[in-house]
Amino acid sequence: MNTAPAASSAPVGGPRWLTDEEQCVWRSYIEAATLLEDHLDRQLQRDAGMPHIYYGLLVKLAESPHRRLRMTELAMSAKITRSRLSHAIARLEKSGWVRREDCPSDKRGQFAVLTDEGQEVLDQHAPGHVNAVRQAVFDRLTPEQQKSLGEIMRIVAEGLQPSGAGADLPWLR
Amino acid sequence: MNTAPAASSAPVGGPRWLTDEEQCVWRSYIEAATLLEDHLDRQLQRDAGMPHIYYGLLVKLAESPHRRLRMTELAMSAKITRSRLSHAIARLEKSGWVRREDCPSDKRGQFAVLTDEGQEVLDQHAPGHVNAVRQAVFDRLTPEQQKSLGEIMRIVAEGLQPSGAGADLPWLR
DNA sequence: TCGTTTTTGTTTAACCTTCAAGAATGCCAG
DNA sequence: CTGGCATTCTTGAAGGTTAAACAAAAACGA
Repeated sequence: MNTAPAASSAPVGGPRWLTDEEQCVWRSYIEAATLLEDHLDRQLQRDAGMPHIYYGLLVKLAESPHRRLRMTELAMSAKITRSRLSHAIARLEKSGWVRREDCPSDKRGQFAVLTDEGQEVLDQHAPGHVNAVRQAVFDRLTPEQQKSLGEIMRIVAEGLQPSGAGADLPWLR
Repeated sequence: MNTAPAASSAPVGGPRWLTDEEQCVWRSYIEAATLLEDHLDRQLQRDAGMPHIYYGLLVKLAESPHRRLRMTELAMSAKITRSRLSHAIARLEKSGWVRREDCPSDKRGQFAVLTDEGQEVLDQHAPGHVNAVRQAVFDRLTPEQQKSLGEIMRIVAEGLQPSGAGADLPWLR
């Protein structure tokens, strides 16, 4: 069962534990991230009938040239695996909000295309969603904190990008 | 404070869209949070054979008086629903890392208790996990940014606590 | 006390995510 | 052109999560 062929052992010399302050920061992060994700998922599931990440996919499509994006591009843009995207698009297709189209120049390729119904759902629920985000985040932070949050999260995200540092982890297959 | 049972329709007067700066911050947040969760889930799944949140449950138990906590307390502490916890503990019990015990004073109650095997798994994989967190977050941020992140996330978390503002959403049943 | 309401925890089914595997096409070196 | 490798996307199964419904015990109120 388990596992772990010694995988990620700490660098010899003993693990550098988190200090009390760091632990406190980390706990706050985990709690807020958990609560926030839950909150937004629930809001969108209730109002729009889909989880937050699916909504994000529709948004990305809506912002794209012909409301369409290749599967791989969409997956990378949304930071999820191709497999996950494949299942997600299948579901969104069943709901009528997205349709697939073959790519003419590459017979392996597929476009995910936002349908008119999809655009409608988006238009209809965008205000509620923006509102939820405002209430939970922006309305509670000073402009400096907002800016700071942006910088911090950008740094963290960059560090985890497949192309990022000597990373080898999220190949996002 | 709020509250809006009227689901989340925008306050009359038109929705207050996010400014470009706000959108940018929000996108960074979503990307980093997605990547980070994925990264930690993968690391722990690979090394310790469980997802990040399950690991967090073991940690909470390990920090508790007799390595035990009532289900509801554990759920609140981990910010998840009782249902989710129920499933999670069932799985952890099957793995032998947690066992359930009846509460003597309340016949409805159950304790989740960390077993010796659970403690071992924790001891064994804590260094690798701390390391992953350091690499992804703390090693990349200045002390000021760390402090700032703590404050910001604490504010966000507070706003979403069941007991928080006039909230009515996450009853975390 | 008796009946109602709350709290606690579980369960079922539907849905979502992950992992590993695989089919199809494209690409490239020889 | 051909054989091998890479890329693109899908699939199926296993496991995790959610929502709603439920049973049992406790707490409450008249």
